[in-house]
Amino acid sequence: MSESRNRPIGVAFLLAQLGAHAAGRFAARVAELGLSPADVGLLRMIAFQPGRSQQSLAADLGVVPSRVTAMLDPLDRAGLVERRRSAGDRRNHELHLTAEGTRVMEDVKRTAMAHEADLTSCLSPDQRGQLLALLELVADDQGLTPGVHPGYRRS
Amino acid sequence: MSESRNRPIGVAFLLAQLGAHAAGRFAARVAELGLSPADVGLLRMIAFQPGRSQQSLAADLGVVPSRVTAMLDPLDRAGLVERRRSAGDRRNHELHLTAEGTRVMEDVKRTAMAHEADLTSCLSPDQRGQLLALLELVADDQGLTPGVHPGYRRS
DNA sequence: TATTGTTATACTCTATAACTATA
DNA sequence: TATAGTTATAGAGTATAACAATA
Repeated sequence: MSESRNRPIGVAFLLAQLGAHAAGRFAARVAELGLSPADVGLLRMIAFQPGRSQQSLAADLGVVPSRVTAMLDPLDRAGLVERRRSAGDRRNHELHLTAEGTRVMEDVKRTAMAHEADLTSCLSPDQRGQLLALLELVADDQGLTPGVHPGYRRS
Repeated sequence: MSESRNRPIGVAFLLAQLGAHAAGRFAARVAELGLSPADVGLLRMIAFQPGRSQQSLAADLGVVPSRVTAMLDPLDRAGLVERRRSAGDRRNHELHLTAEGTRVMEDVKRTAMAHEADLTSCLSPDQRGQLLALLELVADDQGLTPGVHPGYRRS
């Protein structure tokens, strides 16, 4: 409680704390759509590059291919993604969103906007712009890929 | 890669991304001291309030008492914390840092300062102050307790 | 023989519940 | 009977390795 008097809180700690908070809130919101944050990440990657293979997904996510199989199974069963055998190389699955999957991603987009609005509601438009710029500065300096959430994997 | 062209990146996502990055980097740093971030959190709480019980720790952390036992065991074996039977109520363990534990916490403090410096090295002192102020504004508005990292538990 | 995706297995993390020793 | 801490057990999550189909 009075811990803050003793120890100066730095940018690094605040980022970790607020980041976990933001991620937790987002998880709670998309849970109402029946999705986990990992599900959302997977759906976004498929929406952005339809037809990609599970191997390429595994490589980009930094996880093992068997993990992608396990993550994809429920989304497939729920009718949000479709695995199509590639005509050219029948070992491949070409991944696509279904119509339902596309609709769900619209819900996710609305959810993300509400999340953003809630998190920054205490800031003036000016302050929000400043914060965004400073965060982008640090993210860029730290070599983070835009739009790719690292989870907690390899640094 | 060119994802950023399509989808505007917001404050919420950047916070989650940078927060995970900062947490991961910190984890890598303290791993060199043989500690996990959870270990550090536990040591900090004991350092701040010596003599506290495992129950109070469990309550503050939002975890179950048996979890505290499991987290404490390696720190005890490593000689960083000491469990002293309370004289007043012999069911209790009063938790204290050992001399070695106190020394390790000095290392942790140096590590945290290096971490902070690295993460904000691209900012001018002015920018760093602005970022700190804006993050504190949001953290306060979101009801976050100073100095307490929520992990990914209950929102 | 190499590669895509799947299945089987093992390991880690965490929670629930049963247990002990005190009170 | 209730409480502090421990131990035992079970469930998620994730990685490694063996496997089947295709190239």
